[in-house]
Amino acid sequence: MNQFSIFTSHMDTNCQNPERHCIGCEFKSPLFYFLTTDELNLVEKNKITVHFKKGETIRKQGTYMSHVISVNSGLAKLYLEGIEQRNAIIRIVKPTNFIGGPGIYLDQRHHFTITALMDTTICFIDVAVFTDIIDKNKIFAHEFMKDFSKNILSVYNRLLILTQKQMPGRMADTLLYLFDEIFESNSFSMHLSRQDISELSGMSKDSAIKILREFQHDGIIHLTENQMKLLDPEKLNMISKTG
Amino acid sequence: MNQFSIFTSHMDTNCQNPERHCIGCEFKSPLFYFLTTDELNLVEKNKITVHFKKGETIRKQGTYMSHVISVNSGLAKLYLEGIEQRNAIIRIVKPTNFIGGPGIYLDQRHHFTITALMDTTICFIDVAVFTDIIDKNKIFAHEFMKDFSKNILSVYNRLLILTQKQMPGRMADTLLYLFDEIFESNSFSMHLSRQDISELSGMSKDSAIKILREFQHDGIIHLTENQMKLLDPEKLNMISKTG
DNA sequence: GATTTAACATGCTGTATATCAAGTATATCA
DNA sequence: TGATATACTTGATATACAGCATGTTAAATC
Repeated sequence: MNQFSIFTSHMDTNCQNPERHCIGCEFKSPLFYFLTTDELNLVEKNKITVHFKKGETIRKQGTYMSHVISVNSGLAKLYLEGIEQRNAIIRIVKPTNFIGGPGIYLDQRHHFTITALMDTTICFIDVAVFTDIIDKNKIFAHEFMKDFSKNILSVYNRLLILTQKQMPGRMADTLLYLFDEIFESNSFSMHLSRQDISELSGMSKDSAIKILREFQHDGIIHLTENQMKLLDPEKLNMISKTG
Repeated sequence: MNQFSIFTSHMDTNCQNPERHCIGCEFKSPLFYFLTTDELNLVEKNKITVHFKKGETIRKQGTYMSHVISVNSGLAKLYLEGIEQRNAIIRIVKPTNFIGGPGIYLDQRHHFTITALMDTTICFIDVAVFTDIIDKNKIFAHEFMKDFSKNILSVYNRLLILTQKQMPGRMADTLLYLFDEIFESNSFSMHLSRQDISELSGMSKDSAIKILREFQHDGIIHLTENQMKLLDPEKLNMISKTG
């Protein structure tokens, strides 16, 4: 059973039960396991569950942030809208990840756009209820801060990679991120287009295609219609290190 | 009276009084005005004030984070240590800015290096005392989160600029940052080397020098031994916009 | 089944940018 | 005082990368 089937099974189960109880829900972010029963019930009363089709926009940068997000099933990309339609994907979000963002405490705005890479189910939790619980539940607040901080670290890391490595190194890092952190497998179904991969790697689509082809020629990966397979992790790690 | 003299007057006054009371201290970060008198006294008992000379390392990336930081006077740079000694400056820190970082809640490590760009006085506040106060003072916690979130937004912004603009645009943004946000003046003394400016702009030192010279030839800035003066803000804004 | 559309692929060309080499000025130090 | 280091400057060269043109393939639409 590959990662793809895990993702879809999440989706299917949840779709049959869009208004399931938060207590006992196995698709909620790990963050919510730190809530008390009362708090979880409060969340349940102030949440809505929505199903998105592949390609749909979940939240648009600049819009009002009324809710925080928990990804129940599917897969989403989170990106900064840059200059002249050029986007920078800063995170691929898989179940059962939480999405907050700097807008929660700053200006109640979304500072990135989130779109579905495949059919995806999302729980929206009222942001006022959410921050209220943070104010009252110290342990939950700390866990929230940890999650927040992890995302910042990954942006630091991304900034360094994008500005200091050249294309092969950046592509290697992107692929290692996908194989190791997102799909946790040496093979995954291509829900990401070449354009997506280029926006993760900070290069043009054309360049991304060329580098991927080079990696294939060098026996590092194998690309089929809708799958990417990692053949030589050692070599990929080496390219990531050498630049 | 230019910005430089403001900076030094902060330093001088404070140096005569390194162990001044936090209450009434005009050099503390605005964050601390949200503390109660008791809390401020607690901070005072658990803080130390240290003077750094120009060029000295205040905190080194990777070391244990025992304290959070408030910059009383002077000027510091905050940078990520990248590949092969290449640094990425992500923030210039002026009085009376606060420095926390993702390490507070994650792993109690510094994820960037901070060094003094001129003689600088720093208050170090025990991180356990600091987080303890956050747990208890909701308003303070919210203000801390705001400060934290602002810094994240500026890293988002920096990531976009560094990956999507070319050199003149990146340099324009760096200079606008220095003139508008840091020195808040159209002229400042050069505590930053060309190397520093290049690390802010994500380019080589040689390239930074060339672009600065071009800006001078085009009448945008005027460079003397130890001063940079903004002559044509309109043109600089235009370059920032056009890329 | 023909037509359109979207994603993928690839060689060519121009340019943005790093790197190197060589030089000047300024400060530091024996 | 001369010697050495440090920051800055400049032009020449090499290359990484984007952008274009053009083509291919596969899916979608009529």
